[in-house]
Amino acid sequence: MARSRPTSTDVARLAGVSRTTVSFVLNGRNDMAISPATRDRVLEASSALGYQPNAPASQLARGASLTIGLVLRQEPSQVASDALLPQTVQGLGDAARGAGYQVLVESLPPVPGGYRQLLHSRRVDGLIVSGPLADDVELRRVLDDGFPIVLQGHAPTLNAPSVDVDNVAGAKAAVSHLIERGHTRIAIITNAPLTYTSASERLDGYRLALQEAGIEYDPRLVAEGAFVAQSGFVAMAALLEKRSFTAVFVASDVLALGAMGAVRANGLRIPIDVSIVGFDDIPLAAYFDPPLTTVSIPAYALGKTAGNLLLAQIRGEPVPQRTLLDTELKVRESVGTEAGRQQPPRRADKAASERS
Amino acid sequence: MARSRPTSTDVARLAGVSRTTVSFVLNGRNDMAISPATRDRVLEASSALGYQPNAPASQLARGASLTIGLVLRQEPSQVASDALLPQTVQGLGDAARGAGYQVLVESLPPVPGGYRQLLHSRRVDGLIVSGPLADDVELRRVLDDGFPIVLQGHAPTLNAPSVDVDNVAGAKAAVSHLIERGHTRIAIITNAPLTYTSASERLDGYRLALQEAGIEYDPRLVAEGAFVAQSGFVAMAALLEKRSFTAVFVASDVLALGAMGAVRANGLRIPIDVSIVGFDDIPLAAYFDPPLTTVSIPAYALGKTAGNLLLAQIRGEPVPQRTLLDTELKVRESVGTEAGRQQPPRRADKAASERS
DNA sequence: GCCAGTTAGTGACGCGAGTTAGCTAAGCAC
DNA sequence: GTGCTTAGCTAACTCGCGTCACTAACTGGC
Repeated sequence: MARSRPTSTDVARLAGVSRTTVSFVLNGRNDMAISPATRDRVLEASSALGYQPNAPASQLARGASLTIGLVLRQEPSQVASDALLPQTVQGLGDAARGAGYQVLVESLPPVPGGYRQLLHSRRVDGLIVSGPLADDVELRRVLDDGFPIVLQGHAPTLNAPSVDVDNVAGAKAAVSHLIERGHTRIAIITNAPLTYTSASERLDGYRLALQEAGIEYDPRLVAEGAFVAQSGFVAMAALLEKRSFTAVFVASDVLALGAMGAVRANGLRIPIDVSIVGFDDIPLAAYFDPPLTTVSIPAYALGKTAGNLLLAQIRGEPVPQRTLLDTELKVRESVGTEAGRQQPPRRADKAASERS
Repeated sequence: MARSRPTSTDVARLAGVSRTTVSFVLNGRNDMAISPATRDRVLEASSALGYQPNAPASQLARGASLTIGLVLRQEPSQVASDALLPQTVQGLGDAARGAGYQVLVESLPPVPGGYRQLLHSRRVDGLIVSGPLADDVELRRVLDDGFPIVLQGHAPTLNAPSVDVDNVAGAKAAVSHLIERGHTRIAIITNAPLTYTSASERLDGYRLALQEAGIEYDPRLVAEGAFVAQSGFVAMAALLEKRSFTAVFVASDVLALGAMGAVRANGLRIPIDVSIVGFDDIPLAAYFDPPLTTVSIPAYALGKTAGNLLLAQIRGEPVPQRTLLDTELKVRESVGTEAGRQQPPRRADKAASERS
């Protein structure tokens, strides 16, 4: 039966020492002198019994749970279509494990008191909050209480360390790429409603690129998407009715796939009739038809960095208020030169080698 | 400061009762008589102080952690391309939350002693093991110890309750669909090496469908894939060299997208020259070009069911040894009639309405 | 032979809850 | 008024571990 596991007392008895000694040995404290001989006896006894310290007991005694929480503050449908989530979770997990921590996942607690409960009950020592809402009263309170928290994604009104991808720079790079290829009428489909900072930041990057190139910003070329592929389809369909652009920056690969469907449904070709750049570089993006040129997000690093920052904060170390990770433009085949529109299609990589 | 939270003693003092009474009230024990008046006083004091019971302490006292663990027993690259994972986690989370439990995620602990530690340290009350390996000694030991465990995915040699999708029936439905549309030379690309039960089961379903239709099984039409899109591309490319089939069952949508790329790269059209059926119905499948006909997996239900079974097991209730969830064939546009190969393309749904 | 200084180790308390056994006062029968 | 029940509550123990303060033994210097 697994019902009664050995305790440190059992180990002590078997090794013929006190429980205190066992604790010292097992926690590797070097401020307390232990002779190698007894050390070995304890270790031996411990493994002979298959001893595993009781976690709740040690958590209670130390006053720390060695656990960090990941709060997914999104709608279920958003989470479901978040193709990068597994990678992020893995990065977080690795960071945690490296420090002897574990990860508790709380997906959108509908209960009022959601996180507070986690924190106040000392179930977790700190929290990563993904997709924070700017108007989150709950979150603000927890922050005021001084709990270690790291935001994944940015919330300008919230005074907490955050880790995010450089949305502005990424979007700017994407749009600049289109401009370099000769496009001037460039539309944008946002990844989410503009109340989401990632969406508004990517829009900012878009405007910045235009501005730098001296292209005027035209609000009619902006369409709002929302997380899922379908919204990309709808947005693109709406945009196509105006039909006065040669390229679109779709600020999410998932939506980009939907958008590509809309392009085809209108009998147009990519990249001949319309060029597309995505954002995220989800694992499947390279296999879209055509392979999607997109802005790559370091999803694993995002999780790992967030985890490390949180751990540092828990240790009481100072932590930068805002950490931005770099994106990388992955040039594939969904972008053509504006000049190429009259000509027969050719592979983007050929076009790429002609430039530069 | 968050450093000193109120304890039950504080609540007791404020309410003018003993700590014991507080405990009784807060845990809603009706075997102990408490007058409504003191009950209210306690409740009031508790919320006035914003009291949250200390989780480790109560875990220690009860001997239960109210936490279940999710072990991801896969390679990082597999996890990353598991597009259904978020949904599964969400289902699991909902099941857990409903019973006052939390979910701890442990992604592939490379440490020997991986799960045992979790269980033996009483950090979790039970485990969901996703993608179990049949030869997992560790797992077998934990099972022998009598710990509550539910396998997600099947491992015939392991004596533990499992939850899985009906891979055989799903695959059979997919292939039968191709057969109904007139195809007789049907290839298969597996979702994983055949040592994985899900892969071999889907292959079984394929063979079953062929057998039922009196079509002979041809091993040369079987290609092995492995989790990621690239492997689908490679497998399809290899298959195309033999070029003696009109349809392919790709046992994973992710690989199917890669496979579709290979088809196009060979100058062939889908579904005119080759029909494709996938498996999984990932959120993006409906937006492939053409929209992918595929076998839909109830990912959310998978997580939720696994969670509920585990909780039942923890409560000591009897649990079925094997639970299979139904799949559903989603007919979209990647399958054409064999007869249609000579004719101009037509939409699959039109073709569908002609039949039946 | 005495004190100081180390080395090796232990006893006992505390963490914050759950829980059992028992106590007190009130109510009731007779 | 005594005995018995019951409602209402509490004292005290328990869970298993971390840790501080303290002791015992063993150097070594002079």
